[in-house]
Amino acid sequence: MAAAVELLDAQGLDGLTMRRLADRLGAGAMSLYWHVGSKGEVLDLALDAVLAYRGAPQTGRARDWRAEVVHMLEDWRACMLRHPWSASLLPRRALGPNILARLELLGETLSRAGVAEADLNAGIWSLWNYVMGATITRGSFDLSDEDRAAAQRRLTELGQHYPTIAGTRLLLDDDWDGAFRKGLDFLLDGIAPGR
Amino acid sequence: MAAAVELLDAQGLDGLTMRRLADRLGAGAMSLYWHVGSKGEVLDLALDAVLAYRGAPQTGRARDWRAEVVHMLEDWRACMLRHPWSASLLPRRALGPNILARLELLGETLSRAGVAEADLNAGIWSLWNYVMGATITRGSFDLSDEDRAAAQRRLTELGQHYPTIAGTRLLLDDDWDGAFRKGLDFLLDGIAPGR
DNA sequence: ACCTGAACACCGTTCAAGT
DNA sequence: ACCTGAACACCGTTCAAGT
Repeated sequence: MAAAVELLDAQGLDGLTMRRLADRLGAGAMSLYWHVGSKGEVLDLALDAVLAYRGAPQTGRARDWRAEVVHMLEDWRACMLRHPWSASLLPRRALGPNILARLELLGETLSRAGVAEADLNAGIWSLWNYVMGATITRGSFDLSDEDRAAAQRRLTELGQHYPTIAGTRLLLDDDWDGAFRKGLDFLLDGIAPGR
Repeated sequence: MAAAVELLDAQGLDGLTMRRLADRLGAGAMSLYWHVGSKGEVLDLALDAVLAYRGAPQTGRARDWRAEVVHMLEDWRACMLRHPWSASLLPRRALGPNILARLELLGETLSRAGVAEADLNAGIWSLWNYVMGATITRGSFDLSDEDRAAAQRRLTELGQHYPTIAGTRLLLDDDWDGAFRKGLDFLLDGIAPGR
């Protein structure tokens, strides 16, 4: 079930209609509504199915907490970018077991790293927020070369109104992976200073 | 125009249909398509209209850079929470002048604070990502008391699978404003350490 | 118990036709 | 130049009816 759903979603979020999904499953027109209450439920199932985490690769030596967190969050982001519809879906849907497992791992690792009990929830949520924001933004900002050209045009024409971001070429920066890692390091530095 | 749009949106994102908007404007059925190319354009206009920034209040003494950034970002978040549809819209739409002005202020202030040129874009984007993620999450997680009750039930039943986040009561934490500020401080600590 | 097709109440958008 | 209404090609969901 969830497998077929995922296949369909691979061609876009708005591309998933109940009729089309039924077709894809070979089943008749509206038989889906026997197994599932609404379209939202289908989305919840598909979302959690995509976010299973196999864990960090086991090396001989013990991994430090930071590598553990970075690995899991980069994998989280990669999972969502592999299924672009998932990023815009995650913040507004039910939290399935795979998502909760990731949050648990995050909390457990931060706790082990010595983050104070009182800072734990704030730490978890700030990482969640960062990953969600980064992934949603990434998923929707690299649409076409046309957009890139438009941004370029805009930047030059905007030079006097927005000198700083024109100077840093903010809208042209396309090292998304590097920027994600860099910002993640900023945040981790703040959450567990000096570790 | 944008004013009337905003009024309509106050009753939900899916509540804005072209037909309903036309009605609200007194205008006839489909006259909108003369002034605007598509529904997407309406959304772009409404979004930027909502995000005008009046700037930090002028006090006698100079504000430090950190207060400036925090004020602008808290205001940004507040603007989006005041118009709940905007949070889910911002990451995927065109950047209007008001949005660019906020990014410019962000870059200018961070630069003034001594953030290295090479870190500037990463700093701006990481703050953007954090604010977007936090606001989208906030806007979609406080739906009803029923949800809260469900989360509670879930938590207790989940205690053994997810001990850490069950222990910190992650899903019950409702000090959204405090958590936002705390995570923002983490991030700013990392971006401009020791300042 | 499980599936089906027609039907309902909507959408965004187009387009010939009006003033 | 600006507006209009009917029409097109869709949606999610319901529901009586089938096996």
